[in-house]
Amino acid sequence: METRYNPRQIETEVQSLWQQTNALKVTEDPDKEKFYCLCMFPYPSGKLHMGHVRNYTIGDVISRYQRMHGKNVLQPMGWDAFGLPAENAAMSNNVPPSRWTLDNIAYMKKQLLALGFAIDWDRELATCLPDYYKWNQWLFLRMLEKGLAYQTTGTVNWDPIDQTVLANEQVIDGRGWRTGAVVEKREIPMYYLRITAYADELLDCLDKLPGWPERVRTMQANWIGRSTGVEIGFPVVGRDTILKVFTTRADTLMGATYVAVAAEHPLAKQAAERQPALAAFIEECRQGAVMEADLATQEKKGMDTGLFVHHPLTGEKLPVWVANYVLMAYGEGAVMAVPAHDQRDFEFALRYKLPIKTVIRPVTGELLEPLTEAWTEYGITIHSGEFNGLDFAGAVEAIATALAQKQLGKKRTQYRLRDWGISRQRYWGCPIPLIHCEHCGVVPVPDTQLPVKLPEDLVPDGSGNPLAKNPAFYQCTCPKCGKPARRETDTMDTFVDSSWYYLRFCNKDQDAGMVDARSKYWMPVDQYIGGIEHAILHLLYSRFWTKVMRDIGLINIDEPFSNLLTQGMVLNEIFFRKADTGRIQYFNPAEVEIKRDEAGQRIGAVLKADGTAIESGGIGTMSKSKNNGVDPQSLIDSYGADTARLFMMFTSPPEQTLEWSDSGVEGAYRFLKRLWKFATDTIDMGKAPALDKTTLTEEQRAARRKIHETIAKVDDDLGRRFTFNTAIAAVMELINTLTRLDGTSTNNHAILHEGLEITLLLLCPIVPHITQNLWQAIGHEGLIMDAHWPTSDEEALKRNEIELIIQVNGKLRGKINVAVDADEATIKSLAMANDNVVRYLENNTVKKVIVVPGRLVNIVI
RNA sequence: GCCGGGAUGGCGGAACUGGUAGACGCGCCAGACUCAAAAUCUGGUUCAGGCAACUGAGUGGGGGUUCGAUUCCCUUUCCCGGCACCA
Repeated sequence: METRYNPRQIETEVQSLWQQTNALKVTEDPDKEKFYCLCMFPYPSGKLHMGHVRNYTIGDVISRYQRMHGKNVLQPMGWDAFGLPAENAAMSNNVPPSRWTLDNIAYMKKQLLALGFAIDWDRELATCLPDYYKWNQWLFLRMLEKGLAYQTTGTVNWDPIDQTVLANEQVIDGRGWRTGAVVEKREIPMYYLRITAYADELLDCLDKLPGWPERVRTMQANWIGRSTGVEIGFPVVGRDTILKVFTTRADTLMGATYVAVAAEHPLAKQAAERQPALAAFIEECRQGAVMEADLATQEKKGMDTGLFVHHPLTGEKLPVWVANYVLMAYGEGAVMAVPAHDQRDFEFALRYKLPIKTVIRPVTGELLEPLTEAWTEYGITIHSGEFNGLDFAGAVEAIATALAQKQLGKKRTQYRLRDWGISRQRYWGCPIPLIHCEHCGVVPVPDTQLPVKLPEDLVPDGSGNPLAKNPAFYQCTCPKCGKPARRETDTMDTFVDSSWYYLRFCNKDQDAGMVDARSKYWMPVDQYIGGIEHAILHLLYSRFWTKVMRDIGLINIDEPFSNLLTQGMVLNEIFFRKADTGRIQYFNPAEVEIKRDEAGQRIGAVLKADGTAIESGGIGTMSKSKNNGVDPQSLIDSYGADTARLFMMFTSPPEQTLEWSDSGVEGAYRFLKRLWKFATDTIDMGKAPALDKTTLTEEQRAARRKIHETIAKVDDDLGRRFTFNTAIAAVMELINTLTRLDGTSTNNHAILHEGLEITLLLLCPIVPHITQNLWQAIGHEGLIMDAHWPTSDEEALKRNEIELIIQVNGKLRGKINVAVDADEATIKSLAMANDNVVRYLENNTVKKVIVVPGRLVNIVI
């Protein structure tokens, strides 16, 4: 038997064995229980990063575990291949995005193969290929027919110098990333998908997803943000219009002292026509990006429009202000302001000296006036005339009724969720299949002309969409009237591509339809695994898209993902340098050297190449844009795939964030070497004898108990808890126990052999190469992945004695061994007789004794 | 700003249902092997006091519930993810 562990040779051999035996090919088998295990597919950014390795190792462990439990397991892989980075790479390298993307795919596929994932590569797909994105276009047209897709205007970031739309990521501190120009908001026509039509179902179905983490369901529920409240009309003074607002706090209506509208609100625009100062303020509000985080943290500013509205119940005149904290996208783009009971209104009122009127008091006690901050809790109405003395629900009901009588209000449900804008003024995406005809208007491309193919040889230059400058693409004829027309040059959001790829894996070779009967066999996905950063958008869009496909009759499921595992991010330090132009250049941690003082305290960081100082931007998710990824290739090259896999699984549990550090890899490698030595030592002892259960020593019984406890522990950790780190720790403990047995007796030899065989089976999902190799070495034919998962022997698990903890007043004071079936009285008297315990009981009376069976005795004095 | 999550030895983490805090690993210390080093093996390793038995403190900070709290409740600080055009 080879004495040295040689991962490179073993891994190559085992991988070619899988290939020769076609072990990873999966077909639909109605007689077998299916298990669809899916990891979020990667964006082909260039090479794998640690997040990918973590994600796909988790998926592979689960897939192989389920396969060993007899399931027909599908684990596919594909490429989320459209997107912005390809355009950026194209600009800097002068290579078309398609070339760059396909090269990256080829390289990353090699890396995935080297890691030994049990993927059925026959099902590989890439979203940038026409046979995939054709069906984006096809379904978009179906949604258009059903009124689920529509056109309206949307607000985008506009770079006034490059004359181009910017992604949020391309806006840095309110300025364009390439030009440094202050970004403006601009309204442009866009296509939307009516996800709000499914808001109730998307919310209600969250309760039917017990296999999803609670936190993800909570985040989605809050994102959808269903609230019930009252829509209130404020008649505009001197005009025949009503200003509508929505509020969840109608109980505070009598405390409204002004009304605030968003800068984009029609009333603000009208008022600005005769007031240059107001027009200038509205223009100022147009400066800056559209991101909500920016809007919500900016300084609260406003200006009086000079207009007034009547309070709908009292008729009192209230001023109308334009305020930058009111979002046009939520509700009506206008709010009634109640400074006493809303913190933002309170701050705004203080700043602009607007009145503050308290109309709610706590159920018990009084508010101390003047207020130093808004009191936002529910309470009892005061200073509210006929509505005084009501609780929250009573006040809302009474006020809503009063408003309804005047036809100035009604109860209504409001969602925070907005429709999904899918238009992108970008080249590297799926073309929206529409044609603009002077005579016929917007005309859908007929199904027979799909796909609308994206030209693959363009190189963007940063100033607008290259498709819009490419006559070969946009010149076309109208399908209705046959006259010359212009093709839509916007492409689709890449979230469209990723909203249904899991369906296409089931039947990717089907060219007559988007899906076929095979998706009925595989769907829904039994286990979906991906980064927590996708908890809202991608997962919500996929759920929506699934429901649309169901309603079109393509599939018969309500939800795409039965169980969800959200892995934490892999984080690493970010290093950067800011150029004089304000442009930020990021450096990979591998290029950086940390400087320390004599005590080992960190004092700074320099670039290895030239020794110049470099700034740290803290730690953040490993990303292409921050250039802080660690290349897993070096890990694979020096230690092999099994070490890389073991290390990733052992370092931290999957749902937690993982801060990268190079230490620990050696430990994983050392463990595999110990496993190798344990196996070769056991094999060298020769053929294993049969175990004689009648003559076992206490030590041998303990060793066998450890073996069979470990089976149960690892089964639970891999299959239910997904705590791969504790599963590995349990196997390490087992090997520690077994290697302390010396093999000279027949029974010890038998136990070592049994322990080795079970160790290999338990570790097989995590380190499939070394376990396959050793499986054959101990005399088995064929694939360990097709061997059945071991079951623990009840007989071996039995114990005669257990250890109990003795506490005095909750503090540990001793330990006793008792028979498993000892009664409470026996346990109590043994506990009280314990030497150390007796010292504490002297001169004290025992108040009570708590016995927790199987665990402890607590004596209270 | 809003929504969600997190914080445990020198480090990564364990403690699953309120019941022994620190499993397992890294690092470090000591020893064995070696001419020496690497590798490997053995032992030790939360902090403070003590020769030891043992005692005290201890799970970001403050408070509470409980016989008993890393775990539940309130509050606070810091860190991470998301915020609709990064994917």
